Amino acid sequence: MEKIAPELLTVRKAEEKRLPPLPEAEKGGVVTRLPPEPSGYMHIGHAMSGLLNYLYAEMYDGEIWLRFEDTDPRKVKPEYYESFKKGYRWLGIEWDHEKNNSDDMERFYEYAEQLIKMGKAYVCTCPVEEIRRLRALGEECEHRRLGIDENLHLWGEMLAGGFGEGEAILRLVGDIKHMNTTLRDPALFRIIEHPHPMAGNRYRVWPLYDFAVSIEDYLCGITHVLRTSEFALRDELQNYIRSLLGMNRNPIYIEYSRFEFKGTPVSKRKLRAILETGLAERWDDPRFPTIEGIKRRGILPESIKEFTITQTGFSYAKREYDWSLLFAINRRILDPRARRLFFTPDPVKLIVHDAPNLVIEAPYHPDKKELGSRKLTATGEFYISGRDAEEMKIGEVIRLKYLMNAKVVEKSVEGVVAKFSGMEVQRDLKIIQWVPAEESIEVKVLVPGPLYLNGEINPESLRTVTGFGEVAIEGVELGEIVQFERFGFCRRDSDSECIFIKAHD
RNA sequence: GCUCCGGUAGUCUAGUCCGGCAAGGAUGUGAGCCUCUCGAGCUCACGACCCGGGUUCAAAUCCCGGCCGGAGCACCA
Repeated sequence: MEKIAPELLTVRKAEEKRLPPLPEAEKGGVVTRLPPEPSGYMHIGHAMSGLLNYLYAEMYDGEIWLRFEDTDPRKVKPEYYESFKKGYRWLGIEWDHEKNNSDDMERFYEYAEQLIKMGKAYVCTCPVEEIRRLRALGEECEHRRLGIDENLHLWGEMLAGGFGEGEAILRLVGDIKHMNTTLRDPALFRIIEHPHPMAGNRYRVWPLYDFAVSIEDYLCGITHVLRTSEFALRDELQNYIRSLLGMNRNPIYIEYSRFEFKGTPVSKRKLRAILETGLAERWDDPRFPTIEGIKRRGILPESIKEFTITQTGFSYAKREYDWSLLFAINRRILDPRARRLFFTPDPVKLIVHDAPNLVIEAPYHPDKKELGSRKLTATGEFYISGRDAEEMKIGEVIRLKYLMNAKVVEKSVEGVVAKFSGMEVQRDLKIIQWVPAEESIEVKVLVPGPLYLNGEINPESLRTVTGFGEVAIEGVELGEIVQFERFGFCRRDSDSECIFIKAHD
């Protein structure tokens, strides 16, 4: 088959699942957006959602915006803006336009004034608790009846600094008894006295999410919004705000439940809890779902993309992906690219008597010759993995890969002693990896596991495996992913030392 | 508590709107082939429509009830 019609084999893969068509979408008429809040590091959930928006824009020859939802000056930080930009770029997402919601403050103020003049917004000076209580009850407060002129005046006061933080907000005249509680006169603007990383100290009255988003989605001409379902209830509010402002075009909303992975919470709170216990030190820890974390671990952006396309759906049901689903894709993509190297974890000495001194040339990949080869010298003293040593039986003949056969004659705490037993490759011999004793280097591999097990923090989420490796390992570049044979795919994580992180088997 | 929304193999997903498949795919697990890796590839096998009623010749699909799960109920996004 491979020889007669190799194209058939590849065709089958190309037929894999594709993204379903977008409702009401036309070629060239689709505009989507990446709407990160720069209040934390980008993680895999953002990546998958971003990919969906990007892939659809691409599928329909449309456009995509990168728009930072940065209207809470107290939460946003410059490093987080960067985290998202870097993350999107890493994924291969190219955006056509970029802006920050905080760029449009003057415009937000204009629309606010417009609403006030229409009698559709009012300044409320009730204490927060009172507002909450009344909203829950579905009852209006006295401020709702203020006249337009009075509201205009109070709004001016808000902008001018006549009110302190928490003393006044601008509210929408919604429907105080609406079943969808987001419509019960939601706050549109609040006062925050805190410098903004992008806008500095210029503003103290900041719009809230729904107001900013409704306007920005219109201004950007967004046609389709793909987002997680916690926003589902806001569609109605956002459409309503636009209708009041004469913006008669709403995006199509497609919502789905969060993308979660087993044992790996995405929430800042839970991740920070792990950092606080000291179990992890940085946000780019390879056990973390942050983009920097999974990148360090050796997950390729192509894998995340393929995973998003093939394993995902627009389901509202709670889901928890098993990491093995992603790993399988990553492994398949890595397999033809990764160099094979010998690494012997928990090493044990192996002495082979009567072994000839040899220099052999071993290919870096069984099929891909273009990946080259390296030379290994053998004298008769080796290190092999502790596990292989343990499994050996006296009298058994084993094959040192690419080298020779050896018959086990003795096992002790010192190691294994064997006798040279021929050069030919024989079927049915156990093949093991080895490292020349005189030419071995120390290798350390960090093996990430689940952060949480059965809802509890897993104290052993990161194991360290040490052993000896062949000298060629020193030549592995920082960031390169190789396969330590019969151990797994590992990414070099340190330039100066041979420290690796295991991605998966 | 209130309001929405969901439940297809261990996991993810297609099918549900417009009833009629042996309920498809992926991953996982087991077996075999291939291979100088326990990787990749190939073959086979295992495994699911939450429960109970109803409508119908026929229900994963439509209706009702229950159970379980998720989201929202901010001067966060």
